[in-house]
Amino acid sequence: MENFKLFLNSLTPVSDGEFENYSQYFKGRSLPKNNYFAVQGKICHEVAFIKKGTLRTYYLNEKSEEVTSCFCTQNNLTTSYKSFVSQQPSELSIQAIEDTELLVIDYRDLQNLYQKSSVWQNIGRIIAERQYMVMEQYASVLCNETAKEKYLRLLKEEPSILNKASINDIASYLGITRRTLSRIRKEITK
Amino acid sequence: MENFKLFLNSLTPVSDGEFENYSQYFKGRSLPKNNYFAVQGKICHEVAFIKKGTLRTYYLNEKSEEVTSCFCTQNNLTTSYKSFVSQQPSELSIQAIEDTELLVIDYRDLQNLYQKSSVWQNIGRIIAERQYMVMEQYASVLCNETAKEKYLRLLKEEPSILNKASINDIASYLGITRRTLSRIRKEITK
DNA sequence: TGTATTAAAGGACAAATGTCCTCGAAATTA
DNA sequence: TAATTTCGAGGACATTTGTCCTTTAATACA
Repeated sequence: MENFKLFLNSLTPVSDGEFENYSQYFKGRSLPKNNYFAVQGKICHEVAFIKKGTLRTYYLNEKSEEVTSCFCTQNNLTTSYKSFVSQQPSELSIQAIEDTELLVIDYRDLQNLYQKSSVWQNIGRIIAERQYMVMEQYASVLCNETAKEKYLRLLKEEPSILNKASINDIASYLGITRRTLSRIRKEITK
Repeated sequence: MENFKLFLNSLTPVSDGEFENYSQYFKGRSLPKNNYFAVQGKICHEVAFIKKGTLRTYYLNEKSEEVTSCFCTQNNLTTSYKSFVSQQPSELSIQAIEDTELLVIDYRDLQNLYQKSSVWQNIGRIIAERQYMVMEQYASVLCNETAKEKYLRLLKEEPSILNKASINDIASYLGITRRTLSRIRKEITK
């Protein structure tokens, strides 16, 4: 729980008392490699804090190819955000790409938390704001950088992903084809 | 004010009383064409509801070219979100591309509102959630659609932009060059 | 262990997009 | 009004990226 507390405190001050009172809403869960946290077509009822492990978020495009939109790692949150917030069927699937340990809260409990505690209400808003900023950054990168620049950025900013995810998934995450990624990797190693 | 009330109610129910109590925090402002609502390098202290008009959000890339990241239109909000939320200097500039009428609230007043009213706290979270979903959609489009598909989408979903913005701005908004946009436009008219 | 399946690299060619440039029309300004 | 500037269209060519395919190695499995 300690890392979760640190995570929350990095968003807004949370007193020990406030944390003790409400952290019980979050339940531990193990998610072995290749298991799913969320499935396309089903409503995503939960948000998870990742104690350990890595998850991949993807959807199927019109050609039924998996497009990876996100890798979520230790000490971060994951959920099919849109589905969770709107309680509509998810367009995304979220799958563990290594053995993963989560702290999970469901929608109803979270709404309860929001009701009971303005600190949590505040946390909810700040998280939404952060999610937005991350996505804005992602969009800007996709829009303005070349394939090579995007790969170099990944290499620099999220190197741990490179050992854990397949070439296929990394390519679709960068919005390029496997062939292009292969070319870039060759060019870089020389 | 009527449209603003409708806008808020589309997010979450806001009683007439709640609206009367707090809508005074929002001040009217005219922004003639080409004037700025936010300027790169300066902290953006305000959020605006657009009663009338259109604004363009852009930043300068490493080649000092203007990259348009957003067009905001009537009955929507605009702000340099990241700057506003974090109260740090803005990477974005926001400029009116036609004569515009705004309802504006500043950062301190909004924090006040959040303190005073859980309805507004709720609105703040929901807006952040919405912003996120819009940005996610934008990122997905940039990542997966070809230049032509993106242009056709703009034509369908935001046709009013086409009369108001320059070819240059539209191209950078779509993440393509002027040349490519010119080719697409030619191909479509035939 | 041997067979089948999957994953990654890369060749050959095609398509999409970018770069640099010129031209003419429209808008601006002196 | 004439000169200047800005804007959009589009030619010529280069570069990037994608598509399709083959090969090889790694992995799964029966």
